[in-house]
Amino acid sequence: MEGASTVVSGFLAKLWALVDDSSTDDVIGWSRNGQSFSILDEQKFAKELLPKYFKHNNLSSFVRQLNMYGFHKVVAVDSGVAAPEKTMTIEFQHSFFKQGEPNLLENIKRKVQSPCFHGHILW
Amino acid sequence: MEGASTVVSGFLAKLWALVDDSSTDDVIGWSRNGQSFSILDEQKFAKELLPKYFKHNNLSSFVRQLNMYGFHKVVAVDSGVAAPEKTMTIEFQHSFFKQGEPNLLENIKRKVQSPCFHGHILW
Amino acid sequence: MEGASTVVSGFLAKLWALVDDSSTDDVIGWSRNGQSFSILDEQKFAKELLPKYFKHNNLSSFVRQLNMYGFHKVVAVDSGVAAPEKTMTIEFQHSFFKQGEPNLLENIKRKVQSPCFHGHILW
DNA sequence: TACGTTCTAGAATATTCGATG
DNA sequence: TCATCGAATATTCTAGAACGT
Repeated sequence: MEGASTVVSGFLAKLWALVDDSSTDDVIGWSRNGQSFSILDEQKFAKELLPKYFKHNNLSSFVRQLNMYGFHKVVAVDSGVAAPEKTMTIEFQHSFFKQGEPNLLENIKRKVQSPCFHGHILW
Repeated sequence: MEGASTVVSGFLAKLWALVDDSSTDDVIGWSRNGQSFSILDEQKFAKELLPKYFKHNNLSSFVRQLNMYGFHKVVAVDSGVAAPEKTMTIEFQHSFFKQGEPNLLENIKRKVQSPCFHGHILW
Repeated sequence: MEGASTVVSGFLAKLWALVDDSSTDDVIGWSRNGQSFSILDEQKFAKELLPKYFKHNNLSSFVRQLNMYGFHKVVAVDSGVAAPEKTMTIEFQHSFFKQGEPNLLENIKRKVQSPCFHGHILW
């Protein structure tokens, strides 16, 4: 029995598996002492890794899901003009997504699509 | 402990890193006992340092941001003598930008884009 | 006499140059008899071509601009079969963006930031 | 209903250029 | 002259909306 299991929704379970799999640490893995995760090779991640877990190979769809679940991008201080040879990494964080603590995952909730009204009248 | 972190906007975090980095003190650094900062080598600053942090290499764009965040230029008292060969240094100051006190940074707010009306009614 | 010149905004001029440059037709170029344009190699386009024209290398920023200028994605009719090795191309279209007619570009207007009020009163 | 994927838009900051006092 | 500001576009991060399962 490993970390994220049955109770967690599909996306979160796959995200955890993706990040926690040490065999793909050159593409995506934990960072900042396990407090966030980083995509190190954006292109390889989108085209090779994503389709193994999801029905697409678009980074934008992956990011849309991250935002739906309350993750936030971590901005790098030294991100100026794209240094030609510098590997631009993408980093995301969620207060309940931490290395070694899959039990926290159940606190992460997907945002609900805002209905027209929450009160008496509902279209 | 790393100075400017999450809550602060991109510009302020980068500005702090730029000024506080002692390895570039010949170009930009703290001045007046840490109450302001000075650009000592304008050319090197604009063309070499700026693009490492921002998506441009123009001093004017950097100054525009400083003004947006409420910084003010410190006018050189400048002995009346016109020293033609004097190294022109540029100095800026903000009451919440002080050496050793990165915690003050969160008090610095970016000016909002001019509101809808400039006349009588103003929201 | 060259295609997109002074009157057109920066993005449109660069977009035209990007699409109309036949030396990069393996990455981006005209399609559908010049009625739209296609990105054939997404990764090469983002990381190699974009930074030569813009201050970034993100496809998402490029797409945001396209939408700001009223371009629409052309959805692939795409035979239902999921061809694993098929080169996914990205296609966009605008009624005033046509091969051989740079004079139409001046009709393309950037969307303005949403005004203060959307209801009854609108200035 | 809830979730997933896609296309487009909102909102805040960033960059540029020119105006203002 | 010069420090600051207004305004337009550009870039980034997140969200809305439509559709499908």
